[in-house]
Amino acid sequence: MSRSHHLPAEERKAVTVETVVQLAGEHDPAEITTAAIASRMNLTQGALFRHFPSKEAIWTAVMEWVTDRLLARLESAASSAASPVGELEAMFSAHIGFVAAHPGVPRMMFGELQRSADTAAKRMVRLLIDRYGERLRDTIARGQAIGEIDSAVDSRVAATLFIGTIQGLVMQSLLANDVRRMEEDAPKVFAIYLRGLRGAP
Amino acid sequence: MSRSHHLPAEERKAVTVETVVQLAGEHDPAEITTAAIASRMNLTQGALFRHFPSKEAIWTAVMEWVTDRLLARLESAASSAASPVGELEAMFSAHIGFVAAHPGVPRMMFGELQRSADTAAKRMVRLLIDRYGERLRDTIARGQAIGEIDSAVDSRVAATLFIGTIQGLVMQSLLANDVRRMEEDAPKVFAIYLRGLRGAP
DNA sequence: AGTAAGCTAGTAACCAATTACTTACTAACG
DNA sequence: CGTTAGTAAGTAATTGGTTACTAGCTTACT
Repeated sequence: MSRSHHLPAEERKAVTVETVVQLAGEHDPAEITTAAIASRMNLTQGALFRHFPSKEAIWTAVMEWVTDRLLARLESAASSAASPVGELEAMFSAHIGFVAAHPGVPRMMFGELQRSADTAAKRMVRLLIDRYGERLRDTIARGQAIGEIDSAVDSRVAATLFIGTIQGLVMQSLLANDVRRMEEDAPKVFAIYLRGLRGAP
Repeated sequence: MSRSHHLPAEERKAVTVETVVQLAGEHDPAEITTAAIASRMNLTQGALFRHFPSKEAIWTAVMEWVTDRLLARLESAASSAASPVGELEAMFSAHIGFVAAHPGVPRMMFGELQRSADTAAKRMVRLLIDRYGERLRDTIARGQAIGEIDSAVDSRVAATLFIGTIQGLVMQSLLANDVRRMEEDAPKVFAIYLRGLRGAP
């Protein structure tokens, strides 16, 4: 098997995306150069441009990969839950698991959102979070309809808090460079969040 | 008054820091060049290096500014509160207000934490968050002692969630480019958080 | 043989930092 | 009280290093 040399275009693209995701888990995404990507793939820097017209196109492909994978994983987790609150818990856990498996993902998303230029990659991140938030609002509203969640809660705000809660955990793991603690803390954090939604019994 | 030209060293340093904070509110901190800083100050690029030995030193000074201002503001807010829960609410509101007044601050902090190099600026951000977390844990513990907060809650996790909650709001405002909505949502978000801490009556 | 993929060796743009020179302020002295 | 020497601050131009991207040639697969 000639793993490294002379891959067909589609495979080379896929390997490139996975390499970038991997590198983003180790370094600041802003510091990931095309040379670094190529080097990790045992390839020369120029060869990358056979498959992508620009570096920007690489980032776009990576964000597409992230969007597809994350949303699929969330949907899959939600579908095997029995109730709205169960859905929230499943999505929370799935999201944390995804981030733990790919620590570069939040770094890339944070980094991309900082950019002032309105790149395709940035628009993709925006769309992802929009869709995510809408999905959460829907679940929360269903929870309110059946009385699992206090109907006085603003579902948009509750969705914001859901995502923010995860971002806080991620940020702490980034600070401490300790993914395991994030996974340990996640259930406790979710428990507090959920109690905030339920309201007084 | 010769506002622009020939300022004494200390004033020039202060102006530089404020300029960077301002620029960070408009662009990705990673894209802020020494030329851009100087240009905004009506100064040539090289002149900056009369006052700072390196660009890194500029970032260190900026982070020092942020640390001092933010912690002072939090402490001041907390001191005028009547109870632990009141302290939390005051700190939450003060933090949101600070970020709304200086939108560049969270961008810089996110950006600095991404860096792989162990810079002085990064260490300063780490220290700030550590001190902040400790301060929160202390307040939460006092709240538990007097029964304002459920004693089953893990104070470290609750402190993480407090900071994460703010980060989530900030991230959303960064996404939507809408600081006002963040300030409107903040009290609602805090209400959910607080209910999560109180426990069943 | 022909094409898809990769390599070598560039180039232009950009950026932090430095150097040599100039201008503005300050204080000491005649 | 004004001249002047010394210093602090700023300018213009340049340097070394890095980066995304490209052109022309070579290698591997069908």
